[in-house]
Amino acid sequence: MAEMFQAPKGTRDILPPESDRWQALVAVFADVFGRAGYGLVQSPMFEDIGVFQRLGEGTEVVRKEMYDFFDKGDRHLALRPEGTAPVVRAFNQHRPTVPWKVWYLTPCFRYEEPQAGRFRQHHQVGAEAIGSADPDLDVEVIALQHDFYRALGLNSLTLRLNSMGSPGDRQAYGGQLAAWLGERLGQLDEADRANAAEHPLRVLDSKRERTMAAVADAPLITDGLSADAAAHFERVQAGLEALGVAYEIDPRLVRGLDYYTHSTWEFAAGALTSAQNAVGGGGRYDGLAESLGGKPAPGVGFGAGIERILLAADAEDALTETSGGVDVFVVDVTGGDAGRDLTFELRRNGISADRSFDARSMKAQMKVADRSGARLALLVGEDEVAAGTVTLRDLRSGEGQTSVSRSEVVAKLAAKLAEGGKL
RNA sequence: CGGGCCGUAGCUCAGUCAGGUUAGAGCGCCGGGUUGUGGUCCCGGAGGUCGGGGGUUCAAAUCCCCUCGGUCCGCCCA
Repeated sequence: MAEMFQAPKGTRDILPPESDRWQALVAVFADVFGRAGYGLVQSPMFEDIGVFQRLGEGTEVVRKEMYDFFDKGDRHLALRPEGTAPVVRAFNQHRPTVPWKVWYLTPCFRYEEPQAGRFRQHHQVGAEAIGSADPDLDVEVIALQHDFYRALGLNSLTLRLNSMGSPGDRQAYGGQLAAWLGERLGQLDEADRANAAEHPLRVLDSKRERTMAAVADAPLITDGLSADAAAHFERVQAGLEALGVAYEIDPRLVRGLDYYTHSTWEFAAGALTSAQNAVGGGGRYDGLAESLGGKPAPGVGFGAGIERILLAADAEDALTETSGGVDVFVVDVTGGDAGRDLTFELRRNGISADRSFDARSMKAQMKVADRSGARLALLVGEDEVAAGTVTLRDLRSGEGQTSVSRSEVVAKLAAKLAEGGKL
């Protein structure tokens, strides 16, 4: 036998019935954002690697986790590690009218070691609003993301919010913090010392006890915001409060992407005990369009990981109702003609229907009908063909069968299903 | 990239520590009991290069080495 292949390391197949939950999740997302005026954006799965490199060399995802390759034309490309940069690139390229409000569903690729809730290919839904610096857009995006989780039935989420200030604020604070840390290197956990000069903000977010103690009284970025940045931050908080979105300010919240300015936030699932409990995060990125070669354009958005959301949903026992399966199952023991024709007659009249194949026995076909989850079975045998009828059986109650004229099947079934729908 | 645990039937696992007859169970699947009727029950059946390679041995699922994969932690993130 030939070598059998399996999905590459860190990737997985999503099969029914699990995929039913994906469909349901995406449908909720599309509904929440569609009703808020966000349109779907589909951009390529790969980009010139420069699109991602401009996210900043300090970004771990860019520095060492990129899935890059050269194509036959010697172009250096990379599979998208995150969702925002390609959308901003598309914005620069097409110059749509602003604010440009879009949502997306996309796989993301990162070359790292898989573990709980972490894959080499994972999937994100996300939204971006580009072309306006209005803090009310920060509020809108955060509140919609919050409403999306609520619509899924997730209740254990917490929202951490921070402000990175204006680009100038961030830079000044970074220098100040690096200097502060530099004087206390010996007090930090060894593993955090390397970051003190290059990525001082990361040190603040360390979970190592020694470091946490050492930085307890470190200067906080929120204490040194410029007047404009402070006003922006306050407006965002007021908006969230007005809309009933609970949050907590966390001046130590640092997110992996270096391009954030002003608002940054992260939703974490309290129900998840694993290390990877962030189910979505985002921020404002007022300098990103320009660093990607476009005209300056402020923007704000977030990405949310589908795999993580589903893990959180499992932990909370949410998103359990999915609508797989068909309403009607056709059982034909006359050789298959009736099964073929009747099944398509139903389908073409808007009734979901399936059948069995391989001319199996009635008993076998009934077992398949049962497993299919169909509410009703239509039985066709020699007697029915001779009489020009089909036998209708209710698989839920299992009681009684009725004979229906072949010509009235569609109408009767439609009525029967509508009746059942009320229950 | 550093570390722990685990790979036996489609799935969940026993058997591995103390190597030894045709490698087991439950669930699922297929068939029969009911020559046209599912979900319960009964009977039967199919299905495994014991992740892969190498080594030790008269003999390896079992011991040793390598490798691939899974899983979890650090790190990082969704």
